[in-house]
Amino acid sequence: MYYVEGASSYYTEGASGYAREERMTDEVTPVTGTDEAPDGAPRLRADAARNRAKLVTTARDVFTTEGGDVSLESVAKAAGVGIGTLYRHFPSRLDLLEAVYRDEVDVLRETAEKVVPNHPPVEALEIWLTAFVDYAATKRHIFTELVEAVGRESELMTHSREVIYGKAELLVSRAQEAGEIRSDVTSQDVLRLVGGCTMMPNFDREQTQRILRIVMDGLRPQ
Amino acid sequence: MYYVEGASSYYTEGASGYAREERMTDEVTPVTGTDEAPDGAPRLRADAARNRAKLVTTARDVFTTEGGDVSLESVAKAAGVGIGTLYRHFPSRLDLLEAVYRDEVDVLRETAEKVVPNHPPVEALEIWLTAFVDYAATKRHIFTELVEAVGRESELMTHSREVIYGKAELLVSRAQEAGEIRSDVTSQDVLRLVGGCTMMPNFDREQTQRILRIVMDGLRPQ
Amino acid sequence: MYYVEGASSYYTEGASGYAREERMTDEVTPVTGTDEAPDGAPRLRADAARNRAKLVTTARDVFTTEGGDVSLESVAKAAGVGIGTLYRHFPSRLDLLEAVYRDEVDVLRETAEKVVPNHPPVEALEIWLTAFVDYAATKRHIFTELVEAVGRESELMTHSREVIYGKAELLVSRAQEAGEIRSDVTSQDVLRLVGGCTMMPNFDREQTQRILRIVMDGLRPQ
Amino acid sequence: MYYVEGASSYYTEGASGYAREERMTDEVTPVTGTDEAPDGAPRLRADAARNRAKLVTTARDVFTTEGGDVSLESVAKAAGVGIGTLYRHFPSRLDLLEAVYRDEVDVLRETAEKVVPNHPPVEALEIWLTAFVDYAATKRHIFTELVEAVGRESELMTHSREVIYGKAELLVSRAQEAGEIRSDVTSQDVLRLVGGCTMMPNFDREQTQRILRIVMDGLRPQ
DNA sequence: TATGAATGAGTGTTCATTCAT
DNA sequence: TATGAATGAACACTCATTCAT
Repeated sequence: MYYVEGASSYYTEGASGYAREERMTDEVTPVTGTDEAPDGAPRLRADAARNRAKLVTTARDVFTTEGGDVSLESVAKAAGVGIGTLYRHFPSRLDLLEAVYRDEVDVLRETAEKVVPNHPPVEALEIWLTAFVDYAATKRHIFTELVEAVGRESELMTHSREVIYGKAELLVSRAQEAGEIRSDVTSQDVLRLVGGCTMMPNFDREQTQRILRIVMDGLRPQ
Repeated sequence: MYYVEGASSYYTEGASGYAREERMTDEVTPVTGTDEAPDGAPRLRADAARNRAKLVTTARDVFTTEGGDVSLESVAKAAGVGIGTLYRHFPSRLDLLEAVYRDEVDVLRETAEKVVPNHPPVEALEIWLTAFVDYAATKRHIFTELVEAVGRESELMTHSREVIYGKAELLVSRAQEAGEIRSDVTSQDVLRLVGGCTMMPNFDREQTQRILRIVMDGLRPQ
Repeated sequence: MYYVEGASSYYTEGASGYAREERMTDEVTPVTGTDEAPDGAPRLRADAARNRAKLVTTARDVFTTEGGDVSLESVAKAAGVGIGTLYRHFPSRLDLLEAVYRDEVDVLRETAEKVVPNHPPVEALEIWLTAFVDYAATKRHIFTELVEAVGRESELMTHSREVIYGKAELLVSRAQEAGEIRSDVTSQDVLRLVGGCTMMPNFDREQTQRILRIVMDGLRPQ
Repeated sequence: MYYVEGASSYYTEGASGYAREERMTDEVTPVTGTDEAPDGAPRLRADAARNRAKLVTTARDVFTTEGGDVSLESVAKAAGVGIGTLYRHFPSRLDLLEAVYRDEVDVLRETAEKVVPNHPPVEALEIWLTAFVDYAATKRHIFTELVEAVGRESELMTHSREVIYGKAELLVSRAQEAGEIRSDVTSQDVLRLVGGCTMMPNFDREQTQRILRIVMDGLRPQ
């Protein structure tokens, strides 16, 4: 993972990865002794929760490496479970895509929440954009299918836009208020610009770094 | 289509579109009276050539609007021919994808050849990048499938890279030599940056314009 | 429930329903203090017995309303138990179907035993046929699957035929001996005639009544 | 096939069977040289038409003998074609069921049209009812699925009811007007009565004959 | 040559059944 | 013992590709 000089090595791929697993498992296995998760859904058994988490991360990996049109059978096999298990957790292909996507968005939200209080504006933005590049890469393969299925105005999409645009706006305007990036640019422009890089197949980390540098330079007040 | 101040309205969408059709038909119906095309392939009958051309342009349109996973049956129907005719011209799905892609690359090559002698470096680059945005948008849906099938080192990919990188390098280095854009940037960085924008679903022309502006600003010597 | 003029309102739907539940519970919870039921099978705990009974009646209801192709998962859920519990009592789908069917047959047997000593021949027949209509309606959805699985000559089918044909024969021949219905008719003809009506989807009680009337008229000596 | 004394042996199973094949083929291959069937649908190629017809009759047979829950793969195999061919002609399971059902209804309509001008009322009714028994037997397995899918008020169901009820009404009222069957009976009662017989599994021809006799006797003025 | 019918491997999904908790 | 998670065979359906017309 790319990170700027001065950025804490805290934000490494490994760390993010770990955080993600962590979060997912937490989500489904509260530490309390109640029989219900906080949102009222029945609590999953430990092994079921593990399977669910494994499926989401495996699906993300497979979608990212093999493309969005892999068979669910492959995903199940890669996760080491039967196809029936996949379907128990995700009753349709769409449900799996949605879970993967929602997970990615959550990671972005958390990254923003960690980075804002701990870094100066431009640095924070750059770190977050680096994360955005990574997670947008995952999204590339599943987004179209997802949008076509659930619709642009679904709760999923509305929520995700809200989170991502919200965090981007927060980070960009913070940098703009500090006078460190030009003001004739919207946070969405920045997202598009950066996100776009990841959409081209086969980008390598070094190139991304160089590109992000160009973008940050282009963003500075002229 | 986007064009910079002072740029000739020559480079309009309509003009590009026309050029594409024109070129394609030419390609398959040489003006000579022989029974063979210059490369030794048997010459196509006029209607067959028309069918072939129709199929390629239809496929491009369908892939662009419906996504890369449409059935060939749909493509054939949209082109007004039977599936058998499609297969006569393109013995496999891949052959059609390849033809569409090759066509797109050709258009880019021609645009570069027209723009270099007629415009100052940065302007020429900006025009060509605008064209690149348009044509990359088409490519988005078929590229992954294509690469996965033919491999990154196939003749198709090698040739296309050669053409596109070549033209990009030509245009970028020309601008760099004129001292008008920074020198710590490669032409491929530029391509990735610009191309990426079009990969995000739902980009509108105005946003693209704004983004291209940021890119051009980012490219100027700091 | 349909009943002829003069027939005691004794034989109401409610009464039958009650009898069914009653009998089932009895079957699995003998009054003795031994650890075994009379047939040597281990005695069920009270709650297990209740589960078993609940499953059979629920299954009957679900099969009747939703059709014979509902999933056992649905049946279990409708009965308020887990699928594992269902399988503990009925090790295969077939076992459940069989239990439901056997239960229905038992009800018919009991009805015959009540009606014979208490009504004149034709009246008794008509009452029993009315009951037969009701219970055959339940059977409609599961019979085919059952027959295909256990075979026409299985103990289940032999036993059921014996019971139903036996009771029908008893009632019909009693009426024939009384000279009140024609003698060139077998009890099985009567069953088929009456049972068939209920097999057609969407029969209403009034139409059934009219049809039963026709049948009874057709049965009288010409 | 059952037929009463005096009824022409014309109406044998073989004859009906033959008529059915005949009709279906006619339907899709008009004798004229036009490219369209009378209803505007494109004409089927001879072999395709043969396949289609084969599929419908095979499906009928398989549904009747094996039940309505056979796999379409089995049907295709029984018809000697690939599953793809089945789906070309019947894009969904439902379409096949519908075709089979529609075909059966057509046969009933034709039988009525043949029998009315050629037989005295009661005889005509009895012949038609015999046919009705045969064809209702086929329907038994597919009707529920069909109704649940297309709805009771679909064109298919409305049309079929219209045809069958219409013909039954015609035949029954003709017999009632001739004073040969009782007037307190509706044609639908008769249908239900007769149709019901076929709904019970495993009816044999002789029993049907005996039952039809009872019905006819029951129908006579008392 | 153009057409579109036929093919069958592959995919999403369901559900009876088994088994770990 | 009761539960429900896991399993995988089976089915409806799609689509790239072949081939008869």
